[in-house]
Amino acid sequence: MTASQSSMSGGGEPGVRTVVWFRRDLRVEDNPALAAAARTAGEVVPAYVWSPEEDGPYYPGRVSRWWLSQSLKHLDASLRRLGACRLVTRRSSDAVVALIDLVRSTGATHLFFNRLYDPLSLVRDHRVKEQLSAEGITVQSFNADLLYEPWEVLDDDGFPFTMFAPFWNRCLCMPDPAAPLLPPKRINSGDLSRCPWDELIFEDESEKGSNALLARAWSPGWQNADKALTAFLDGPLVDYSANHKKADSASTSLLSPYLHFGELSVRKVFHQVRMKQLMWSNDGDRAGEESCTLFLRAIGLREYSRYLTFNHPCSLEKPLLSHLRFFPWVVDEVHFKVWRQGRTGYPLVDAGMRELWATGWVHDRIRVVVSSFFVKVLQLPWRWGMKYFWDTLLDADLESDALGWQYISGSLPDGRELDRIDNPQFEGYKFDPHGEYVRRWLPELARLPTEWIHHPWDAPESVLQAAGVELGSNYPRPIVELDAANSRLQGALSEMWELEAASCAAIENGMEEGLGDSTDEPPIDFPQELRMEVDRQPAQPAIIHTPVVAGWRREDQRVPSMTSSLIRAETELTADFGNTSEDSRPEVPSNIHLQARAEREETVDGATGNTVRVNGNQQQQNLQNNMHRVLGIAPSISEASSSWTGREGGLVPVWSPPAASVHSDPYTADEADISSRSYLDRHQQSNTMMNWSQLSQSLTTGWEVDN
DNA sequence: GTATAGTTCGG
DNA sequence: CGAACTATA
Repeated sequence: MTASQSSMSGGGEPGVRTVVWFRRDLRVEDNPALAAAARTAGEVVPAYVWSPEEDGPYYPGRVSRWWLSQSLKHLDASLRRLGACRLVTRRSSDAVVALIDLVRSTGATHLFFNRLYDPLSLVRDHRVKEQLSAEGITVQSFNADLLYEPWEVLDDDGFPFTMFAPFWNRCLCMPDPAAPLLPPKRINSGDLSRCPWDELIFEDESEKGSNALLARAWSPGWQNADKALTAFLDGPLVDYSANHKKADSASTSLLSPYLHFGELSVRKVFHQVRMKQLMWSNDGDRAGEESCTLFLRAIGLREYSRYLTFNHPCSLEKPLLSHLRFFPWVVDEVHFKVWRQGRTGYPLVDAGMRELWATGWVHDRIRVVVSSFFVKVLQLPWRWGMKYFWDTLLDADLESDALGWQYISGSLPDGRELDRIDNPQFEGYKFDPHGEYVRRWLPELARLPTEWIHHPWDAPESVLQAAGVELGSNYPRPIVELDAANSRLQGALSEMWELEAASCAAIENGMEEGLGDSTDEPPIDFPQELRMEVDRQPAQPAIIHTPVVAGWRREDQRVPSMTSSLIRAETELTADFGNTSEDSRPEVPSNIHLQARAEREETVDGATGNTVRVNGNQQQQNLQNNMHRVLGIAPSISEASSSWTGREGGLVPVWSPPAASVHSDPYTADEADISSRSYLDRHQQSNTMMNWSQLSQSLTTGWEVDN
C-alpha cells in the first residue's frame, strides 16, 4: 500500500516524479506527504494552488490572507534550501482543474497530499483522486492534521462520540500518535523549466498598511511556529492552569494561526507537552501537570472540531441539535454593526470586539464572551457572528469556529445552556479583575476606577465626570438591558419549543417528506456587509478579492492601532535541520466502520432527553441564497489551538436530496449542501450522492488504481 | 468533623 | 444534565 521504496539513494529514481500538494500543512517538518515523496527518491515537485473562490462566502479575510502569503514565502524558502527548485504556485478558481493541469505539465507520476476533513475538501480530494487515478497517476494521502483519524475514535459500541469529554478521554487512552517526522534531508525537483507557475497576490494596495502592522506582531512560517512552541513550553505553559482565564494573552500559547495553516504539527505539540507533563509530574509539580492537561484539552478541542465536522458535514452551517432550527433569531443589522464596532455599552464585550478589529486576535475567553452576548443578548443569528470571525480573525478556522459558535449557541449536546445569559459585568471582574484589558481597548473608559469599569452605567455621576465619561455620547449606554434580553430570550425559547413540538406532531401525522420545507427554518441571508462578491471575476491569475458591497466600510478591516504588548521581536531564522531518520509508520488503516448510526430510527436528544425524530430529507430553500451560504462558526477554542462541532446518515454532503431516507439522530440530519454554488455549479459530477464511508475509505487507502 | 442541600458552571 | 464546589446543618 505504501509507495515504492526501492531506492534510498538521493540520486533520483528515473521516471518517478511526485507532486506534493500543499494546503493547510505548510511545513517541512513532520509532513508525511512530503516525507513520503522524498523517500521515493525520485523527483519532488512541491505545489500550492490558490483557489479561494471555492470557499464561497468563506473567502479568507485580510489577516488570514496576509498570514498565508507570509507562510508560503517561508515554505518556499525552506524548500529551496532543501534543494527543491521552488514551490510551484497556481492561481485558479478550480483547484482540481489547476492541479490536474499541473500534474500533467510536470509529467508527474505520483500525487501526494495530506488530508483535510471538511466537507468541501473531502469532495474535492475525492475528485482529484478519481480523475488522476484514471490517468494512471498514483494518488496517495496522509494524515498530517490530526492526532487520530476521525474514524479511529469510537465509543464502545463502535459509534462516534457526540460529546467532547468522552471523546477526549478516549483519545488520551489510545496509543500515542507516531513521533513527528524530521524534515527530509534533500529534495530534488528535477527540471521544472517547462512547468509554469503563477504569481500569487494576497493583498491589495489598500491593505498594505494594515498588513505591515501585522508583521510587527507576528511571524508566520513553520520555523517561527517551532520557536513559538518552544517559547510557550519553556515559558507560560507551567502557569497555564493559573492564568488561562485571564483576558490578557500573556499566558496564551498564540499557536493557533500556526496550527490552522499546519505550520505546526499537532503531533509535535502533543509529544512535547506530554514530555513536559511527565517531567513536572516526576517533580511533583501539580500545577504544571495540570497546566499540561488543560492545554492538551485545548488541542483536543481543535481535534474534536475536525472530528465533528467529519462526522456531521453540515455542522459548519447548521445547528447540530435539531430544535435550534426553530429559534427565532432577531435579524437586526444595526445591532450587528454595533457589536462589530464594539459599541454595545458593555465594556468587556466592546473591548473584545475592538481588540479583534484592531489585531485579528482575541483571547479565547473573550471570544466566548462576545459570541455569547451576540447569541443570547442580541439574539443575532450565530452564523453572522461566525462569518465575521472568519473575516477578521488571524487564526480563523472554520471547523474550530463552528464548534465554538455551536457550543455557545446551545446547539451541541454538551454545549452551554442557551437560556443562561452570561453577564458581561460579572465576567469582566472574573477575566479582567483590574480592568486593565478594558482600559487598553476602551481609552474612553481608561480613567474610570476599577469598581465601575465593568458597569459604568451604575457609576455615580460625579465619578463619571471625574473620569471624563459621558454615557450616551462618549461611551454608549447598554444597547440592550440584560433583564429585557433575558425575558426576550425566554420568550424566544418557548416559541422555539412550540414550533418544534408542532413540527414533530406534523411529522408524526405522516406529512413527512414533501411538506418538510414549510416547517423548515428559513435560511437567513447574510447582511450586505458580510457578503463577498464571489463570482465577480473570471479568475485570471493574480486577482484579489475584496469585499465589495455598499455598507462594508473598508475601515472595518483596518488596523487602527497596535499595542506594544503585541509586538514580538522578530529574528531571522537559519535553517537547522537535524538528522532525518527513517520512520516506518504503518499505513493508514483501510477498514472503517461508519455506517452503523444510519440505521438507528430514533435516538434520544442529548440535551432534553426527548426522543426526537428528524426528517432526513428536509430540503432547505438553500438555492436562492446559495451564494451567501456560510458555514457556521464559533468563538474559539483558542487558548491553545485558537479559535474555536453523531454520525449523519452515512452520506456525504449531498446537494441533491437523498431519496426519501429518514434517519433520526440527535442532530439535524438533513444534508443540505455545504458548499457554495460557485464550486458546485461548476462541478456537476459532485452533485451525486456519495456514500460517506466509501468516500472516507477512498481517502484513506492508498488510492492506487483501484477497481 | 462529616453529611448534604444548594449553587455554579462547563465543550 | 452532572461534576465540582460551597454554604449550612
